[in-house]
Amino acid sequence: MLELSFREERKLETGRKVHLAAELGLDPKQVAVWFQNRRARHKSKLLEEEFAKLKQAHDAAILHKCHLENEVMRLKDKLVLAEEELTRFRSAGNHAVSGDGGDVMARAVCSGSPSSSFSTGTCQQPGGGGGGGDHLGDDDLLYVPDYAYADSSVVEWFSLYGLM
DNA sequence: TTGTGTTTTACGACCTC
DNA sequence: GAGGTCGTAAAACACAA
Repeated sequence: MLELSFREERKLETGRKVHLAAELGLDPKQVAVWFQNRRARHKSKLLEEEFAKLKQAHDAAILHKCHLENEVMRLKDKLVLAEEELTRFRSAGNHAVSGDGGDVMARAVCSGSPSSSFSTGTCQQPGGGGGGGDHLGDDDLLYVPDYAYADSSVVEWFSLYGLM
């Protein structure tokens, strides 16, 4: 009876308390205490359920974080490789400038940031008028050799930075 | 049988309406 | 003042060793 009454209404007004006590042959005070304890159990159960939900969400968030960290690692590795390739191509380009210019031709000239090993800056045609004078330093020129176009990853990289 | 953990009952202190 | 929550003690109960 107490359970049924509790399911109907969690709070216990005087009339219902007295009625229940009479029906059960209990002291009204006992009925009141029973309701107090029943409410406490109910609240505790709700808290447990909420905790379980939060824990599930937390676990999912941790898993997602791990995936993101793996992705960051993978992209960092990719960046290192790209920078190595850039260094290689720059080196090849410089040799071409100082050499006979045979199978290597200038494709683009990009302004680069001193603090960065590559640039997303604007491109200009080699030797194209002005401003910078006619001296072409290491950080000013980027020569893309023909063979670079055969490597899809290089093409991808250069496209990414608007160099092709 | 006994030690231990869990549940239930009851109470006091304090708060709100 | 009645009735609420919160924290806690004690009794009752369940159960493995």
